[in-house]
Amino acid sequence: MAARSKQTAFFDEPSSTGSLFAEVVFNLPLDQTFTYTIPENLREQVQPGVRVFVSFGTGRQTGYVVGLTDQTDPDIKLKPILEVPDSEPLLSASMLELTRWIADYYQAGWGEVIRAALPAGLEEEIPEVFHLAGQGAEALESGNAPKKEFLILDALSKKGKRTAKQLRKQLGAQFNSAALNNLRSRGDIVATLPNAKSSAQYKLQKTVLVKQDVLQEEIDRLLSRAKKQKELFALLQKKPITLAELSKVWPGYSPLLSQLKQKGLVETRQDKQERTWDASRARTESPTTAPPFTIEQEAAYQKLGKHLAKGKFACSLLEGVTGSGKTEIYMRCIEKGLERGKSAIVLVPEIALTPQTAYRFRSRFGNRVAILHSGLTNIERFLEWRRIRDGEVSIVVGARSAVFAPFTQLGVVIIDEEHDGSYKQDTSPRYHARDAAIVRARQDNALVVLGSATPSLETRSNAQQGKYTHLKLDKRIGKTLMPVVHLVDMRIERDKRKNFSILSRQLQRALGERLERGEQSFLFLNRRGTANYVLCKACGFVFDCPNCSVSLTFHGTTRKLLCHYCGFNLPQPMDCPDCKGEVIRFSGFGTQKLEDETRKRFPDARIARLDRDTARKRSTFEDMFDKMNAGEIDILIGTQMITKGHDFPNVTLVGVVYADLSLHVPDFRSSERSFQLLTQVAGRAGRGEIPGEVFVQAHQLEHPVYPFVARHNYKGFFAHEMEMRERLHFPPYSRLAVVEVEGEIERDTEVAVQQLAEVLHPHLEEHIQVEMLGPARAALYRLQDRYRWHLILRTDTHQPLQDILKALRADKAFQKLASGKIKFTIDVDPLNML
DNA sequence: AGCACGCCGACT
DNA sequence: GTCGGCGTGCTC
Ligand SMILES: [Zn+2]
Ligand SMILES: [Zn+2]
Repeated sequence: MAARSKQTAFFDEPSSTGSLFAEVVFNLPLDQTFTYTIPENLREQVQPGVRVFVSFGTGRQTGYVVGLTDQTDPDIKLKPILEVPDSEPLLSASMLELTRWIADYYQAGWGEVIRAALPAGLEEEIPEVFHLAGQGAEALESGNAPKKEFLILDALSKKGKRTAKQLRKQLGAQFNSAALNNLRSRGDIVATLPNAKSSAQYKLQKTVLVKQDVLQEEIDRLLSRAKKQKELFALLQKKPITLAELSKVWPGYSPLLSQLKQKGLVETRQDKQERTWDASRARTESPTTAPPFTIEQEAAYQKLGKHLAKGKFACSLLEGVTGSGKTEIYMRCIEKGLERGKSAIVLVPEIALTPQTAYRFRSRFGNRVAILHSGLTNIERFLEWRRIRDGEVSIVVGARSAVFAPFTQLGVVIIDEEHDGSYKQDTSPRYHARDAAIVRARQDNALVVLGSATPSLETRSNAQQGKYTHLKLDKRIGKTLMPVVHLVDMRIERDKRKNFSILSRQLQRALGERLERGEQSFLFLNRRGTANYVLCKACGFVFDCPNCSVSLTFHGTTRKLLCHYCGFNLPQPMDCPDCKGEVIRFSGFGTQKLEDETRKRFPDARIARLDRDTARKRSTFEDMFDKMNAGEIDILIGTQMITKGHDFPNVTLVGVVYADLSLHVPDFRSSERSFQLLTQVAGRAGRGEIPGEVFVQAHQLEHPVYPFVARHNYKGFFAHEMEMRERLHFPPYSRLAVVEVEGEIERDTEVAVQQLAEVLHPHLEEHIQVEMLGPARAALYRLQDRYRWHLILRTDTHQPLQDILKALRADKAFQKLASGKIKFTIDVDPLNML
């Protein structure tokens, strides 16, 4: 290429004409790039970070350009890039680097990660559309065509146009691609590019144009006896008009227009129109100003401000109890970043992304904020994405995927409730948004603030080791005191006091007091339904889910037995399917039962319940919170949902109805989760001027987590739990990856797991730092009609883990194993180990 | 992940 | 004989 450069240097700088080949990745679990030639006319457009349409395998696919090169393996036949839909890259160099890191770290395909980093709604496949042509119709009529060809012809004649995929779906096993190709090469059917579809990126609009080549006499003649048509034609002559506009000025234009079209006087043209963001629909709030800082806040902010001023990467843990004013510190960091021309990403847990959260940021930053909530349509999502890329907003508030917000000048990343499990994606790519954010911030020289009242052990231990700056807020703002936590032993309640109710006497009394004083209460129970265990009194038959290894939960309001994992349900049973006994026992309790019982105890109280069953619709959700704020609810009963994203100043009592529930989960993190959950729930009490009271009802009060919760002693819990983890050699003292194996046939799945262990064996000998645990049956051995096994890999540091997993994925034996019916999934740094 | 190709049992 | 099952390997 050097020679050519010299020749052309006279006219132009040759390097700007671009490279010859592009490295392309697809949304596939492949550790591979594919090289395509770049046609001369696309050299300018093809840049790293653009999408390309190419033919790949049998069909056409969207790929992502991740690199350019002038050299390639001569043994591989290359195909050309067909189209470049983007005029500028969708991913910056920094975002390409980040997605690459995620792919390597979490063992996903680069293209899969890129897909996850882009807004949904950018189309992936561009399938050809087939229709009858040439001799096709005759071949169908004559009935001479081979059966498989006949079926395709028949389908096309009935449906008009179909893609290969649609035909496959319609004909099922009868579909044969060779037959399709035969018909195509014979010309009996032809393939065309599909009509451009309306997409997130574009909308289609039709414009009416007046034909210019028609003589005036001809026009007069054609319209002489059609007054209405003449009128419409005159309007159209003034200027081209879109059908959307036309329908506004002339409702019911349609028949007239088609007559004009028929007479050849006008034509319609279809345009791709880039979508625009409708500013009038945006909600803005009048900006409020910053409240003053407490001494503690000021000290923490000073340290963060110093990092910000340097403009270098830093990560800090902001450990602050509920109500200590973490949010205000976030806001001030964002403001400081904005002053320096930097943008900010605010990550919040999915469940905390409520209108109240949105309002807080909107009221402070007005229209410089984009809220990426789950209610957005693909189109809205894309428009917001583009506003971020184009610098029209400077702050993004969103859940996990907001870590990919395409800012070019990132200054601050806030991760609120850093310990929340929803930051880990539970499908591929299984990235952790907190960890991805830290990597991104390092690349972009940004500041990370990890906020939590109960940091994850990993984060807190990193802070302790000096990897993060450790900032603390120990006091609640104002006069508010920490709530008083009472531990209630439910065994004493039951055995000594003969109280078999869900509610202990203490809690009942406290609820009564609140009702008298007109204060509000929360009752927290992390389980839905009425009874979670339904059985036959005569023979002991238990109603289990046929697809999962869990029992079915009875839901009284719908009178159904429901599986909370797969949705399987039965009508309320009248007798035992085994012995026909007619006495069915409903044992265990959930929020529905709690609601019933609370209503019985407090018939005059205004009681509401908030869980997945009642909050199906967003409106009921918001309604509930409005009522709560208006003081129209006395007791709110609910699951996790009531603990996040909302402040209720008048709540002075919190009852944790069954605290042991989360401790029973068979996972090494269950203590940590319980501590976090209980602390968070307790934190809901007494945020205003009235001190709060918390009753924690438990059956296993000897569990060490309880005293720590009662005394708000995070530090003590941390020390205690770290000791346990060190003894067991679990994170943060080690790194884990779990290979999950699942299949429909029990025996086959078990065989596959053993084969996996065998395939791993030589790798384990090579990577001696890696230890294998198991394989063992997963805690939820059956889930959604599949048998599940776990094989855990453990190391001291991450790198050897990444190396062995990469080697495993590259191993032909593993690929062969994984191509079968049994599914293998790799989860690095797993959070949910059930 | 799809998707095509190819090699074996059980139907007309 | 053919139809259709699934195991195997590839995609620039
Ligand atoms: Zn029975
Ligand atoms: Zn189930």
